[in-house]
Amino acid sequence: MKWRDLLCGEVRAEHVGQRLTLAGWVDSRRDHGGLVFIDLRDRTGICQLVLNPERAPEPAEAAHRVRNEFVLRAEGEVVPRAPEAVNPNIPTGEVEMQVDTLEILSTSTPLPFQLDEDGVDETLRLRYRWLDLRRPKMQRNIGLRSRMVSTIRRVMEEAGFLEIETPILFKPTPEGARDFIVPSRLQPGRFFALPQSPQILKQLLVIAGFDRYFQIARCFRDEDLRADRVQEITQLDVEMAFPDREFLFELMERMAHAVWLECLGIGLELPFPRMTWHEADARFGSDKPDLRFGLELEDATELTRASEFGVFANAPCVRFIRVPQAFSRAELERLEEVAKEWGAKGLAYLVWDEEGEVRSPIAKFLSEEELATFRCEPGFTVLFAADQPEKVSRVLGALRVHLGRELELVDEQAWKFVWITDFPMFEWSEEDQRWAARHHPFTRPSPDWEQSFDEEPQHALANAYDLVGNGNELGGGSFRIHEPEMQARVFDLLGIAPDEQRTKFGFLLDALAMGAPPHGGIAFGIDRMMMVLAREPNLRDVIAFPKNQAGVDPMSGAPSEVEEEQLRELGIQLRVQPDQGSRPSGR
RNA sequence: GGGGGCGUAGUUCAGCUGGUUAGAACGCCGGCCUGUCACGCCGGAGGUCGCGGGUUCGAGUCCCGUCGCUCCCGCCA
Repeated sequence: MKWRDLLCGEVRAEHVGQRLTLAGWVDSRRDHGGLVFIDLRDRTGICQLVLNPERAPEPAEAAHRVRNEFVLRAEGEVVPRAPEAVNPNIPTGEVEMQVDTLEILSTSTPLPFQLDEDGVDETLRLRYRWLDLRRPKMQRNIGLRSRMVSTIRRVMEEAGFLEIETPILFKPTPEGARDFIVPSRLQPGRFFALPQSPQILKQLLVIAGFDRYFQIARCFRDEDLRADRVQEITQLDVEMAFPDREFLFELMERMAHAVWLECLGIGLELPFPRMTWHEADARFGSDKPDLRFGLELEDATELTRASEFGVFANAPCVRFIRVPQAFSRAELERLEEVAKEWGAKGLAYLVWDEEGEVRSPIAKFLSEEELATFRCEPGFTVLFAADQPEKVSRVLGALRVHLGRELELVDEQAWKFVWITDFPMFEWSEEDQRWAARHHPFTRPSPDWEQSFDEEPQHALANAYDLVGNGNELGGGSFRIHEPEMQARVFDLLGIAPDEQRTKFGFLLDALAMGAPPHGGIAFGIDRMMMVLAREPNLRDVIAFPKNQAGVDPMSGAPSEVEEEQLRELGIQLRVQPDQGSRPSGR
């Protein structure tokens, strides 16, 4: 028996006159007592079934019992609709099926939420994810994701890259995010970690002679979640021997181009522009600038060095943005809250009102020269940040993004990609009182810094790069260190003692000492890229079975408690009893 | 670890300064309906107002605590 001849959304005028079988879910039923209309749905769309008691009494009778989300198989004749009955809103709207045989393959209880409703509580959606995924938006997102991944594979394979799997059970890494830990039964008291990325393994593969490697890799980080951050991500992982930055950039641009073309039918403009990290920081206060709108930062540090306004004069860095809106007091107070959230002590401002007059508590401290510099057309506000340079960037960068959204300055139709290059190699960790690798400790200094990077770590630049799309970091990579001596110098600078270098990274250092070619690569967050491509503000809407913000899966209840016997086998004693009853059981 | 927001019917929400029996829409159940496509019309069921405590003659509403979800900061090489 054939379940179906055609998918519901594919029925067209060309099928008129044919006897076909369709199968799918009941999207809706309109019961007129005599005639019954059923919208039958599958992942391709909807087709209207007509059940006429004069044509087929039994199926028409059965149709009265049909409810939403029943699974049906219907056999009948595709017929044209009368002109006045055509539905122009759906692709199948010119035709319908006159049903002769109707089979109810499966029934459904009433649903916990309606599939056509927006704004349903996310916990409910996740708990009944199989229903949520039936919604057209989710069908589209998951379908797009499949096309994205297959397109990526095609481009990488055409470029001569080999897809190689690396272990999910690997070694805990001391640097970076918290690891997910997996106990080993065969080696009691020892633990695997789930990989945060296959970073070291992909370097070893290239050292092993697989000079062009890629993988669609699962990566895990046991950190707190956000709308754009989950613990379990999928990334396109790329590494190559004898790396050429132009080749790598061009390849990744070709990949992005192919993905956008395949998924959205949109041809991205190539090549993507490039910007150094310093330029991005100066103009946008961010290392992932959103280029879909202006509102660029301006510098007033020199100008205000001798300002009468003490906050400006004493600050090591003063920068500002000109916002095309004359804000009210209340609005400015809200903006100050935003600024404080990002670490500002306050928010100095100058409002140029509609008459061109200045309105500001600080105006009386400012010189003619200062006021002339900050002067805007009527209806603008100048917002200042005065502090350490890093903090000024943070605050103004965040305000810029906030205002871009709030004032609807963002061109929502645009796709703005940009490469960010020449990242600082290290950053000072106040918490640990030591230098930390900004990218990762295997990152190569840029050519000018290969000799001197550890003499001036605060200024050293890395041969590292990110690809940013619409203000989101989509991918990042670097050229790696292939000389054991240089790798040891970096470890030294990061405060990793020689014996620790051996125990943690001995195998890498050994490999670097046995014919390691120059190599480098990049990694792309598939989930992030999907989020940008599908214009979803939430990562969970591009993942089939995501966990919630607490790292819990409301559907299965994972993570769950385990039998004591299981723990005993692993040689683990539970010291903290999980609280009883306060956790959702998932059912 | 910290801050903001939310929690009322199956769902999405309304419920003012505390005051009779907590409402609407959709969904669900029953009835009618042969051209609907958000079908229509008539009728009905459905509530521990997250949970606990307090104030009060009286709490969905005020106070304290707590739990859950969400957004953000920290964290995320």
